[in-house]
Amino acid sequence: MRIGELAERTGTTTRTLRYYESRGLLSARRTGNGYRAYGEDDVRLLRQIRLLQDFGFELEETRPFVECLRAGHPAGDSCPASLEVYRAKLAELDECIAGLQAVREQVGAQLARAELESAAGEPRCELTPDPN
Amino acid sequence: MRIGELAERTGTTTRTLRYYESRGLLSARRTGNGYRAYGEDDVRLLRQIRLLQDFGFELEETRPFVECLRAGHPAGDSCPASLEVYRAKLAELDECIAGLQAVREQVGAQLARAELESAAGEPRCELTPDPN
DNA sequence: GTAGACCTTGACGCTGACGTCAACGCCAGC
DNA sequence: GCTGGCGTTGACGTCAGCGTCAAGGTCTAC
Repeated sequence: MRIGELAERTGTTTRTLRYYESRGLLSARRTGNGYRAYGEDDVRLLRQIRLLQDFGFELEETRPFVECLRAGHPAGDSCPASLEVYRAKLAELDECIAGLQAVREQVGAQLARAELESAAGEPRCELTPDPN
Repeated sequence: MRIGELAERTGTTTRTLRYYESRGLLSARRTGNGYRAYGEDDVRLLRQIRLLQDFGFELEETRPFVECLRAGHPAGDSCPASLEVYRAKLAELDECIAGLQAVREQVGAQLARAELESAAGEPRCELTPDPN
């Protein structure tokens, strides 16, 4: 199949496919007129890439999965290198989540404090009953 | 004080300060020779910006805090607009954390499955005792 | 034979928050 | 007067993952 069909079947764009090729993640035979030609393997390969991309993996991180598939393994994560990427990503996610939760607490504390100060400060600027 | 001293006192760089000025977050008087001149107010203003930046706020999101301080309020979050930014950021953080946790679970599941398949598949490629 | 849908390469644009460099002016100390 | 350290503006570079054009070639259907 040609690049347009592959793009459509994998829910991406021709630009993206050419970009992947420029990054060495995808390769294509060429027909007589210079058009790129793809097969079903490429569909599987792209579905693997897109799945990982949806998880937030960087393109470079998908490379072991791609190479694993190209080596003829049944799944992109049949190789130890892919499992390592999984584990590294889990650690990264945990770190990221923990960082965000810490920030969330700090921002929440700032908001609570500011709301308190606002509630205490505003009445002085308005016509509120004098405690006397 | 001049730009170098302000940068040093706020733990940033002159480039950053000029960038903030280009974004309208910072303003400076000019001395006779064209040098920027800053006061203590600018130090406070920058500390406010840097605090929010450390929390992961975008520069634009610090603008209400900056304007609040410039309006003469004691704190950058003394104004309702700033509190709104806090609340929006909390919602954004919650959404982001939830998304990351969902991804974490999916990646974890992929890893578990791949490890199982790997444990089941590998022995077939090696010299394992035949069940017969 | 020509319109239109596909394909090719190459190159610039985008986002954010600056880093880095160029080419120059100002000012203090020796 | 000259070296060194500050300051100035302007412009391009960085990171990722493409989007979007430009200028053309190819193939199909009418």
